[in-house]
Amino acid sequence: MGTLRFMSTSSVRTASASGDRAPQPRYFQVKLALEKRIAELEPGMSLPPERKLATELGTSRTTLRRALAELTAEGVLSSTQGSGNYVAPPKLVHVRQLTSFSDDLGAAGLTVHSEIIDADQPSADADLATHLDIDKGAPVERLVRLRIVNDEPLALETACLPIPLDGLVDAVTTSGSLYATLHRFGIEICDVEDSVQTALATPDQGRHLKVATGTPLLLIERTSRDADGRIVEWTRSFYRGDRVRFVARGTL
Amino acid sequence: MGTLRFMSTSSVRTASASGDRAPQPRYFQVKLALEKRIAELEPGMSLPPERKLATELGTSRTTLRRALAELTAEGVLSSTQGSGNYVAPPKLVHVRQLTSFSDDLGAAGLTVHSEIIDADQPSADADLATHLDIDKGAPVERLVRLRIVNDEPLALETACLPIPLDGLVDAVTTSGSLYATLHRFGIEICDVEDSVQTALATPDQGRHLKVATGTPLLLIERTSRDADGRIVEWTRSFYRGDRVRFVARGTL
DNA sequence: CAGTCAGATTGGCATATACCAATATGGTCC
DNA sequence: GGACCATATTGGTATATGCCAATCTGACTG
Repeated sequence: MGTLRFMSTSSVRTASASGDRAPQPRYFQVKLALEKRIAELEPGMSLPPERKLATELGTSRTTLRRALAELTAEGVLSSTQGSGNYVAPPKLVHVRQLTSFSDDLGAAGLTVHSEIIDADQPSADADLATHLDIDKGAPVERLVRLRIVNDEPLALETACLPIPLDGLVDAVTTSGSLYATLHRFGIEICDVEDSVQTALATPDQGRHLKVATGTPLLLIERTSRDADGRIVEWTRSFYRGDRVRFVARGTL
Repeated sequence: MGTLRFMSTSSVRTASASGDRAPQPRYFQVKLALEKRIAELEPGMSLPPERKLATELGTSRTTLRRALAELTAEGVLSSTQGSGNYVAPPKLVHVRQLTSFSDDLGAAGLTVHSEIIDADQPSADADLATHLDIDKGAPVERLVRLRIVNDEPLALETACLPIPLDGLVDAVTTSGSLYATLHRFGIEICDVEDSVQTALATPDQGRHLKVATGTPLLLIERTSRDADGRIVEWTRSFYRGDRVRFVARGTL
């Protein structure tokens, strides 16, 4: 496979078209390379030994191990001392019960606002298509917002809607609430399914959330449906695990 | 303050009274030392620079930084490049809605069972006393169980009950379910409050859950009350973040 | 064939070192 | 006093190296 060519880590700043593209740390590029490699393996299969992998990828074992550590922390790999690193099986799912959501948080006198990071209307790739239950390539509305509480970034939220809604961004900007805006567009949510899991911050996420790359995050995915069971929204929210704790109350 | 004396990392095995006590890695001892030190500081206060701290604690900067990284990942510290490491403010709390729990999981043909790690009746320390809303020093029932699915350890669960219940352990051992057992003891749960947050595996937790020290975990704390509002149970469950994903469904 | 043991293999821990990047500091100039 | 800049300080990334500990392998032994 040959050694990788890494992007320069030096002071060269490649000013790219959209946004502040900083060069990613080497261990992260190694991680991406590993992910690509793992994608072509079956669960249970082993990776080459670390010392060999390191030279193969043109990096030190220390750096390689940092990448491996994150993949292990994410549940992509599992490693056994004396044996090797193996591709991990997919996650288990523990089904819980009812949960009702509210978009707000500003109960106790907290300053809450959102910053719109990105807003576009891309065509759905395979992954997004299945989550929204639409055809691949169909246009979708995407809205990336940074949730801020007390001037502290708390969550990075990407909402995807199956139907392009012109003027959505402006409406959300003024009202602040996506759900209130959807309501005024005549879209009514009546069914919700969401999941909670841990994730580790990518360099980009880390920059926005102001946490170090690799910090554990709480990833909350939400799928909302209308009365007819059609998916009207799919949202992935990455909450800072070091700043957030979710509490649920209920009566049996 | 002087340098610390570390436990030997060599092959000396100190066979202690209860259980398999392995010597803890050095970076973890450093972490504990830091925690003790941080406990005497106020949020916002800074730690000495890393290079100085390292020599002060008698370790290398690399090892120190691994300890610092975990504390930062846990939200205990926050660090700023070029400035320093600071004691972080306490976590925010996001209040959600209703959640109904079930103790079971064995829906889809999964092998589910528990292994009792520890069971005793200690007297409550300050922390435990406040969580159970009882007097400090009062006797409590404590039950530590390892939850296993498909021969894979999934969660480490510590349940605490405000009233010592003799024979509880045997009853739970046979029935497998804590809630079913409580029911037969005449204890009825009708109100639940729980929280979800991330945590990092300690060496002990890692050993039981078979994950590396520092792996992100989902920490779910649950407080159960009876009809009169009395707390009947306080449980901390550490789920393997790399193996579990919680899903909740609900209708608005 | 089964059991055992020595050695090789492989991941885990810790250190020393070097340099980069963001921040803080203090002096100079206007 | 305020703006600016060079420099020191401090955290962030990456490498090379050594040794420990768990595991695996294969030869040897009964």
